[in-house]
Amino acid sequence: MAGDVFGKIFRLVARIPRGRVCAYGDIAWKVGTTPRHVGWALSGCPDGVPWHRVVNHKGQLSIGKRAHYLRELQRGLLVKEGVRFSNSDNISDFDRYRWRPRIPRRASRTSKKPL
DNA sequence: CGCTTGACAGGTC
DNA sequence: AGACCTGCCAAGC
Repeated sequence: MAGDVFGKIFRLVARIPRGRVCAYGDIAWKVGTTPRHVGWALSGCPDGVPWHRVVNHKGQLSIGKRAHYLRELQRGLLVKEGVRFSNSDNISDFDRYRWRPRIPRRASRTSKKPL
């Protein structure tokens, strides 16, 4: 639906493969909203949504400023999936683990907006 | 109906 | 390199 931004976000996040991560900005770009909305939507995401696979564009866990237990939870879940961390909140080789919706490959770079 | 709040991003200083 | 500022826009109150 038009206003079902949350649903879009959840569905897209659910597509992130196990052991991979995605940036808020990438999700936002694909869904057609802003990165803040992604984080905001994920703060109240239902069960089954791999919210822990979404990190900021620096490859760090942006959550946990107020509630650092969430940060540790996210880190634990990612480590369990095989993601390595150089620091307690910094993913090593972020570019390697990064996953993008609709695989860029060669051709699809002419379109600025997907769908 | 309007101000505040965010699990961000990108730029500037 | 790190602190700070601004844009973004749906939901909450």
